[in-house]
Amino acid sequence: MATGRTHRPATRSRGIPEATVARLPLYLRALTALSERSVPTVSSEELAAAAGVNSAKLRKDFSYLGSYGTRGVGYDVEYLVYQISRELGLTQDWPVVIVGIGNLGAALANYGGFASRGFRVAALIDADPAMAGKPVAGMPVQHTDELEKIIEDNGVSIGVIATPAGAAQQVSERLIAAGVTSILNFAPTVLQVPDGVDVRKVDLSIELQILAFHEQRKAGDAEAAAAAAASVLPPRAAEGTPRKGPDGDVPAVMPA
Amino acid sequence: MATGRTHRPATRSRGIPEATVARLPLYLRALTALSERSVPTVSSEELAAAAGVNSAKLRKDFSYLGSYGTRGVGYDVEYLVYQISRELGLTQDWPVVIVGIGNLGAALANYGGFASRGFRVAALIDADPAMAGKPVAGMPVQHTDELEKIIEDNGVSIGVIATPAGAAQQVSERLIAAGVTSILNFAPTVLQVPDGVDVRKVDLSIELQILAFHEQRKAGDAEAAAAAAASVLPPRAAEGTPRKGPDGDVPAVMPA
DNA sequence: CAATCTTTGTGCACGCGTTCACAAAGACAT
DNA sequence: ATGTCTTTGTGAACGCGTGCACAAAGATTG
Repeated sequence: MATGRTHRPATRSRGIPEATVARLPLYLRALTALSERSVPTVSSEELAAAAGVNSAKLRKDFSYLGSYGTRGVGYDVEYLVYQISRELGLTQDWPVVIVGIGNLGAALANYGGFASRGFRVAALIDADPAMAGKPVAGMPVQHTDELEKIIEDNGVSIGVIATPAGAAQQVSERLIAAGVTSILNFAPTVLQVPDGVDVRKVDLSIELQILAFHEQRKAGDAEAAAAAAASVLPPRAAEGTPRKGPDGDVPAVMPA
Repeated sequence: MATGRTHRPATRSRGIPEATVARLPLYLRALTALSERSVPTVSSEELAAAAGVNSAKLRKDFSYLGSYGTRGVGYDVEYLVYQISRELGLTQDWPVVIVGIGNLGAALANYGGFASRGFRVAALIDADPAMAGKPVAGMPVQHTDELEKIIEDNGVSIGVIATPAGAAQQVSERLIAAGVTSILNFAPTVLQVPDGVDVRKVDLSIELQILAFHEQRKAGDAEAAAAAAASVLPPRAAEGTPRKGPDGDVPAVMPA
């Protein structure tokens, strides 16, 4: 047993570990696909395979939601779809604004995955006056000046930032001041926000860099050993000249 | 966030925990900003604040790379930029192909963050014959028929999938067969890939759903208690009518 | 009704990641 | 040199997440 339950966990929430919450949308997608094929029930084993996770993990995840399965049978697909949707808050309508209608912002506005799950794009906002009124995804772009009014009028609590990095912090502050409490940030910057505001970030370049790391490891396995030996021993910083790399230099490093 | 799929007893090879690797690009970005302002050295405290992490975590992360700091002073910015770049494999050139030039694919092609860090877009590929030859981001789109040739000729090992969900699995198989060993997947599907291939996924709708969950929790705190009581006791599955959600149905899950 | 079979729900152990707290290392002043 | 001050690097404790393995629950069959 152990686990000094003496004090409430910092996250006072009644349950559902963060890792589980992050997987619920995955299960939901797999279940939706089954639902469309009119599959009535599914076992943890099958569903886990479809979602790309371990079946024990899936069962444990579901156990946090309640006992929705039937032993010897599995889970009722429709019922589970509803339960997960409800748990995620997808049974209600979430108006969303997208700020920064560049290439990415336009792609997001056209993204079907938003509208299809309870998310409704309430407005597209851009700082460029030339964009104002221009239709994107069948919706006129509005100027940043309108930001506060749009958010208040529509009761928007979720904002998507797709601006250049330099504008992101300021945009987030305006969003928050106007009432937004959750932000999905695509700009390559660390947003500074007050407590109570949730921020999730999606950084395309970071994902690629992580892939590059593993790719490099795969590629140079024998040579990596040599390179590692060379890098672990001699290099001393803050001594003479730091010595930039001997190989191709790495100059400009600017995100979009 | 994106998660690699393969669960090897992995990350074993003497080094650098996965969680640390995922943060290195973050540090690199903060350091690059400092470098541009010609800041010579930085303490773990300052850098941690800029990267949005705990300073102890940052120091431990760096300790996996080696002892690159100077006690009483901090870290040499330029030197650290180089060390992290090298560790991530960014000192070499990584040709990348983007498959699926819809709204999202086009946005990615125009994304500055790729080209600026050792990643070079070698080709844009789309299945639509009407797209062939059409310039996107100053580069002609090529037809899927050319996929294998492009990958082999350019020595591409990293592929980006921005196709509709239905096409993603097949595209990944062709990419892998042609020699790609790392995939960044934007399509809302679980890719089935052989061992040795790394997959990271970026799913816009999943991130929003996670935000909605927390948003719901914030919004209904008092009512959540009532709702929880109602959901923990009575609901029995596999009994009456499962009751789909009261909201609109959730149909196809198609990106761009 | 009893026996058997299937699949859930979970106790338990383990490993990774995070955080604290501090000794050691070096810079800097006197 | 010696002492003081700053900041790193890390040992150790802790908590979360994962996966195994199995008992309990229910379906199903004879």
